[in-house]
Amino acid sequence: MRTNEIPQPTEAELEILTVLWEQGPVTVREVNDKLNERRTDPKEIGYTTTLKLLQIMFEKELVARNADARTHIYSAAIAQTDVQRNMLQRLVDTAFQGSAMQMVMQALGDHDASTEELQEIKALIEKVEKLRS
Amino acid sequence: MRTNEIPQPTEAELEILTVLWEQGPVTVREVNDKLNERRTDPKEIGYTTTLKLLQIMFEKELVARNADARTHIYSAAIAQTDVQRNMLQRLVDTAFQGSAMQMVMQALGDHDASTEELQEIKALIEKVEKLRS
DNA sequence: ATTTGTCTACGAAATTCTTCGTAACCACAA
DNA sequence: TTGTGGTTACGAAGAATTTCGTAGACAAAT
Repeated sequence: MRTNEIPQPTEAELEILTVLWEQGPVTVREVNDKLNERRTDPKEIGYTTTLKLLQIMFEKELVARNADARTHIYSAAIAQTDVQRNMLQRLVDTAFQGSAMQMVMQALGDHDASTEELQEIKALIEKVEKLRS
Repeated sequence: MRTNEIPQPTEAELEILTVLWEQGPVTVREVNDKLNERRTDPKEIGYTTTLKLLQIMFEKELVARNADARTHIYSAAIAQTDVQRNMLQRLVDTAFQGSAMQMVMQALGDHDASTEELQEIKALIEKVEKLRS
């Protein structure tokens, strides 16, 4: 498993990773544009800011890049689910005293789930139960 | 609802809040001791570090304190569930693109739930479903 | 009265994360 | 050749967070 070998992405890094997961391999320019598109804050993120972050993330091996052409192409080097797993674990540990189920209950209580989603969850639970008996 | 009126506790602040939630009203010394007990890191947190953090948190109204005696007594000023709700929301927004259910699915998949917990969740789901029909 | 230990307050250093300015480079068009 | 525009690299400023040293206060013991 060893999900803890993934360096914990910072806030800004996570935003960039999200763009990469959505868009696939892209240029710095494209990342920067997407970042500014989605942002509610009127203040724009400068191009070199995004560039610098990508360079740092490359160092940390959070992203990979193709530097054949003059304009480099970046892509995520870690899977979205791995990061999600990590962050979830972290939240459970820090805020829920290790009780993932308490967190699940809270999430189910706070957020509206569609009927289909509830079905899906029920199906998952039943699958686990069947596996057990 | 207005959970967003709660200032987002930082990492260190959250650790302190956790102690306060567990222990109830305590002195700085007690908070500092608990903090160092649970910590895996051999490096100890200095007493004045904890003190300073509590003072900052008092400013932000994350904690309350009784300063009648020379030795102040601190307690949490925000409910654990409120902070949990906030952090969960934040995680869902940043790491799960707003899909709380995707997060629930991931949590159920990654973590072992006891049979009783699964029952509880199923019961909750069925309650919601019933409410709907 | 003096010492000793513990407490609060607070400034500031240290650390981590984010942002940007500047230089150097290259391709392409005028 | 000489811009013009877009690119990377990189140092360093800025901001947020964490850590600690030091000073001053107080109480209890000697």
